[in-house]
Amino acid sequence: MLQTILEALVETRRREILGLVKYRELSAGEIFDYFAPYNVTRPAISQHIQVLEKAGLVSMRREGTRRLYQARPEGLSELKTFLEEYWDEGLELLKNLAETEERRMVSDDLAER
Amino acid sequence: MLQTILEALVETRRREILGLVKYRELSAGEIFDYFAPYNVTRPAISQHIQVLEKAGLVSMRREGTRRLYQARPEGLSELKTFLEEYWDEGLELLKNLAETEERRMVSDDLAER
DNA sequence: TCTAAATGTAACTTGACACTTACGTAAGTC
DNA sequence: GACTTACGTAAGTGTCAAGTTACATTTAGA
Repeated sequence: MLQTILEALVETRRREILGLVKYRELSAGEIFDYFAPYNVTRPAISQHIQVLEKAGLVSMRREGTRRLYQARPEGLSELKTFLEEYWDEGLELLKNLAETEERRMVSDDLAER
Repeated sequence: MLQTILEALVETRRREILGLVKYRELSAGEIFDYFAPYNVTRPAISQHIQVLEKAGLVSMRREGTRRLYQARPEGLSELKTFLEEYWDEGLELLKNLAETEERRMVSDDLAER
């Protein structure tokens, strides 16, 4: 769901987590270690990870007592679709409008003579 | 700012507003008229529009007492950059991983003989 | 099987934000 | 200049989510 994806991404800390597990698998503990200096507790990080997982933005596999997480780019596909709908179509539209406007101004010029 | 953009987009109603002014300019009042059946007040809509404007997602021009709004696709460029960083690079990475994995499995097969 | 390690879950507190009502403001109209 | 139209802004309120502390769960090892 696009809504779920956006809710997951709107939190800076969750985007940071996503950045950490983008290129490599990391355990929950390793992710926490990264944020420990920032004065945040382990449960807070754990809860952030759950949000990312439920949004389909990270995958998880167990290895012994550890849980290894990694980014799941496909999870962003809905956001990508949404964005393209505005970016590609939107820019195209603006371009056409600008051209139409230009033609109109040129014909105004001609009409003046 | 990416943060501001995401905060603007995370609200369903704001995405709906963005959808309304994607292809055509609409006045604040016209936007409100669209949502009136949904039992929401005019100030609420007005505040949503301000959030969108501050995030650079809509542009505004005055025409008499009216204010006309329109979607501004370029406002999404930071989000687009963020997304591509995960989508394109991320998928590329996964593909490479999968191929590496495949080679490993093949060599395992060979080793079995 | 007792213990330790790694992690998730529950319950609660607090701060932010999306509403509401009430009011302010600027541009047209008589 | 008073009135109306079309808005934005201020102040207050309720809800929800992000954080905390405390507890539960699962796996590995002596």
